[in-house]
Amino acid sequence: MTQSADIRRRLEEHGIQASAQRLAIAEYVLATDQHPAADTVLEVVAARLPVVSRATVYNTLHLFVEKGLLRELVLSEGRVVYDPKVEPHHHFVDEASGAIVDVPWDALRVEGVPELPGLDVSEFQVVLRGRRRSRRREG
Amino acid sequence: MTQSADIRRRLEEHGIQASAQRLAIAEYVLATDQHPAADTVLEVVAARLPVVSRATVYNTLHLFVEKGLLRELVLSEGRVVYDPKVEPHHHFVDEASGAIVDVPWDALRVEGVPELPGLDVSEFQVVLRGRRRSRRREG
DNA sequence: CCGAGGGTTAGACTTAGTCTAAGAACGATG
DNA sequence: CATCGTTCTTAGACTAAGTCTAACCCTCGG
Repeated sequence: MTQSADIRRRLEEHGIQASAQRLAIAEYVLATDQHPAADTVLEVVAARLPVVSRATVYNTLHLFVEKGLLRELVLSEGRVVYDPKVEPHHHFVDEASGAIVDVPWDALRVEGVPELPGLDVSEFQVVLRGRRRSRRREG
Repeated sequence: MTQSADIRRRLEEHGIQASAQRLAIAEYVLATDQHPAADTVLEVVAARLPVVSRATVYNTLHLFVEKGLLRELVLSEGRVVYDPKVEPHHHFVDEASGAIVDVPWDALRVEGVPELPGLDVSEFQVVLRGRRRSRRREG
């Protein structure tokens, strides 16, 4: 379990005191390439760790967000979702499945943001919607 | 009340049968330059019209969205919000107040969308966050 | 060993939204 | 004008996501 030690170090570097629950949550949510909701995190973590309460999952996710380990996304109706990739990037939402796909920052160019009158923009992203082309099924 | 007749016509053009409740809701939500939540719509409309139920407000908003009179936005935590401006544009969220500001489509240029591999993008927008510079208080 | 400060817990609570079953209004038809 | 079927509206029960609270339990320093 060097991975666990790794994660423990990461937490501590971010000023977060480790605990069994926080480690279990971190192991899942910091490593996934999905964009899980709090709900999902609770399910997944509860399966590993004997008992974790809902309050702890919410507390921990908020803590991770506050400490910059995680980013909170609200892309579609009623779904708050967590993204371990904290560096800037864009998001594509598949309308069929609801799946969220990361789009690398450099894949798009956005011009004109600094020129917006009256707005001090601290961050932005492009949110795209559509269908994922199925690339399977034809070699 | 030529405005009311106007709105009635707009509803009918979109295949929506008019009713007192729908007119009252439309009069507010199609004319505002804010981005009200369902909640707010209920409050505002209830103040004018003797009695409107929550179910009707939700039904009507969904109907308007379906018929293309309104667009649903989910920009920040737990807030589904309605925008009568249905043509493409971007959005700025003021972090201090939560206010949503429309950013005209032409104010920004986004390049690279058609080239995204594996994604059929049907729509997109830039979502910006930051502070609104206060332009008042100095003439 | 003790106490203080975090961390965790179950469960009550809140809020946004949906569902349901019943009633009211509408509009075509005789 | 009466009737009937369809559409619209309603109150209130229900659900789902998230927050709050008060008690409990670790752990670490003294």
